[in-house]
Amino acid sequence: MARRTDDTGAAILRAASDLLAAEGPGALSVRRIAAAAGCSTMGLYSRFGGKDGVVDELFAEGFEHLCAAMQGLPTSASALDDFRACALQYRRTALDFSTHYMVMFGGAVPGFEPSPENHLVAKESFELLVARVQRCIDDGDFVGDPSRIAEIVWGAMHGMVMLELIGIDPRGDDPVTRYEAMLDVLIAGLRPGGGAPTPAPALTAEGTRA
Amino acid sequence: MARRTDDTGAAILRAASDLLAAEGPGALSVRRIAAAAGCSTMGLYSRFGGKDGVVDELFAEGFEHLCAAMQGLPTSASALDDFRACALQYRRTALDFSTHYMVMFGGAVPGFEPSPENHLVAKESFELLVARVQRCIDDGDFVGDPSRIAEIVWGAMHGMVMLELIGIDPRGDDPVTRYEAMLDVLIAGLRPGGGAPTPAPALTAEGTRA
DNA sequence: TGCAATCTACAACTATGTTATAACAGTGTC
DNA sequence: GACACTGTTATAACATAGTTGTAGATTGCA
Repeated sequence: MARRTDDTGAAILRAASDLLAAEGPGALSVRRIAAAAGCSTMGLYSRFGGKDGVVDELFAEGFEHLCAAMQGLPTSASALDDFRACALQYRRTALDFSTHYMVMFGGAVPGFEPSPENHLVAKESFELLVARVQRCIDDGDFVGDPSRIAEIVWGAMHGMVMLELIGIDPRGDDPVTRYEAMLDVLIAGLRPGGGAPTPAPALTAEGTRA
Repeated sequence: MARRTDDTGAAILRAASDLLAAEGPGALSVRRIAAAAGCSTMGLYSRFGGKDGVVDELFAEGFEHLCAAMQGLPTSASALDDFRACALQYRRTALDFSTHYMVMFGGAVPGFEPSPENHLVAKESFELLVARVQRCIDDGDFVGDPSRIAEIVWGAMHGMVMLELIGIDPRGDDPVTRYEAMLDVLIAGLRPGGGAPTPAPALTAEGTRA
């Protein structure tokens, strides 16, 4: 999380993270962060170049939470069980750090664009998902290209989490049930037998299904 | 789109919509909207109560675009083809009105919360999707509860569109291919034969081995 | 016409991100 | 030790944001 910075820099990041978690993205103002960190606003500019620099660190912090949560899961004998647990953990973590998540994906900070460096951090967490998918393919649970499948799963998980965070719930029932139902559909659709050969033309063209 | 308002009110909404489409949510300031509409900032407050009131109208406008696009599709003999076309049209419209879409779902306007009235507008467009799903169920393409399936499909579509709008693309290939691959997986997973029994989250790892 | 309500424009208020400006602390060189 | 250089700090200022007063103009109605 904390890149190489001094104590004040660490205090700024901690203050920003606390503010974000406690009061949401709206509380993330340069003055409030500086006041909470016990320094002047300039301390923020000299170290992080401005508000976006701090937000960029929070962006990375959020992905590190996501990675840690998914990596912290135990590995069982069933790749599919582990995949399911991973997907559920994704939702759990996104909700536990919902304010971070909204900064990462929800555009909660108006002009913010993640730095290329932290774009790589995001890709890292994606690779964790790819690895879980690969295990399912190896075990014969899924068929298709792992990164393509991971993309689809990620998109579906993300969409479901976003709908939940925004508060869109046409049926008004348990979000966990809804989320697990989605996982059921995905898993069923990715199965070798009844599943689609993912996109037949595209994937075979790339030679992904060996 | 325009609720019952006078000419100035209509000019304000048009100016706001144009600003949003042309320069994004960042350009949506009370002063700029008022200037573009040729009135004072107070004209905005007296009619819409503030910036959020105008944004609320843009929110509804976006959903009306979405509804119109999905309703404008022809009905063919195949419910599944129509469902697919509807899903593709969802993506197409979200991208065509990407700035509106980011206001609707992306939290592009910091403090904005849609009014309860416009929450219903959102639900209306959801019902369109439910109807398409219902046809697929009637034709035997899908099995499960229509609104639950529609929720899942909506979440997946939304997530995929958001990833595309944000610019997340780990594989770096064609977004349409990716989107269609996701549809393939969903459709396969919803099929009566290999699909999951959506309403009950009963399907676990035991039954998935093909 | 007279009255009350509403709308309008202008300015002011608070808060935002950012940028000068000037004082201070450290670092190396002569 | 004196000097220039570099970076940090705090204060203040700037531009812009949403919103709110205030007083004049307009409108609707009796």
